[in-house]
Amino acid sequence: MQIGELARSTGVKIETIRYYEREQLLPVPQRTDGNYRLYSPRHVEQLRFIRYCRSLDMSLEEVRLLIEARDAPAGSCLTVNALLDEKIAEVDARVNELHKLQDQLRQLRGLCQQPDEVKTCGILMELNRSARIDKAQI
Amino acid sequence: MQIGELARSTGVKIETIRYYEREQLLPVPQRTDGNYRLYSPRHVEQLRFIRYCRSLDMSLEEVRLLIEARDAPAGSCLTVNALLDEKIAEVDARVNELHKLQDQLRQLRGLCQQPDEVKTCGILMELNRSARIDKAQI
DNA sequence: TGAAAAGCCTGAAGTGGCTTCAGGGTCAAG
DNA sequence: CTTGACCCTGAAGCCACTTCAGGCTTTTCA
Repeated sequence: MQIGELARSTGVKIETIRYYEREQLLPVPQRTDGNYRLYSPRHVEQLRFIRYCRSLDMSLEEVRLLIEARDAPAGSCLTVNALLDEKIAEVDARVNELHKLQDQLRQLRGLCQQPDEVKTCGILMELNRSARIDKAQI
Repeated sequence: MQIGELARSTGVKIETIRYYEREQLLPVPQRTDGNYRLYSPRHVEQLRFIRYCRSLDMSLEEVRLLIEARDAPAGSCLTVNALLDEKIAEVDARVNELHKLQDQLRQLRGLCQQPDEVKTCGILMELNRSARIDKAQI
């Protein structure tokens, strides 16, 4: 299987696949006589594994750890547990932040319902006011 | 006011201030004979404005737009409204994504309550399974 | 047979929003 | 006169890719 087919069958861009190889997340593939990469079903699985982890918001470094743990013949999965717990905490924190942000943005948007002139626009007035009293620091 | 004092009084790192100047978000300051930057209260305000916008998750490009709109003598604030509406939609979408992610992560985490061996670890088994059936694509 | 088109290759640079680093110059206090 | 705090510049590093420039290989079709 050439790189184009791998890309089509996984929905991952060709350049990204080559990038993962450079980053040692995908094993080095065989080559044809014309120097084209040749992939096996094992590569397909590994690539899907990487993309699934990425869809769970893991960094490539974390994916590397998971691959290592997965390939360890009889290691403990403490690492995996810790990684997931950390990730869950991160996501929870980010959601809380974004909820606050939603409130702030909606409140701000409420200050200018009809397109007015800049000099009387409630949004810009509030942006300036907030900046002056340094709301962001609280 | 020198750059150190500006940094202290706004909580923005010196390097970041210089970066904003390079990016033309802060007006070029005066210089002393010894080539030190000299800031005015106007710079303090502008810097706080930038940071407040950044705390609302705006990109520097968006901040640039807001500064332009703010400084336009009598422009309409349609741009500002559109920008905020877009931002609100973005944040809403991101929150929804993260909620789904929370579910997935918690479910995954539930698969391995006590530190077991990798070869029987429910988490790794599920990561592999999900990758195989390509859950991420749905 | 020959040329175009599709597919692949490499290495380098660009993205955003900074941070870090190397190697200096300036200025006030002791 | 030297120490230390403060400042300067330009370049490189971070992450996870993406884009670009320039060229090779293979297939297709006239």
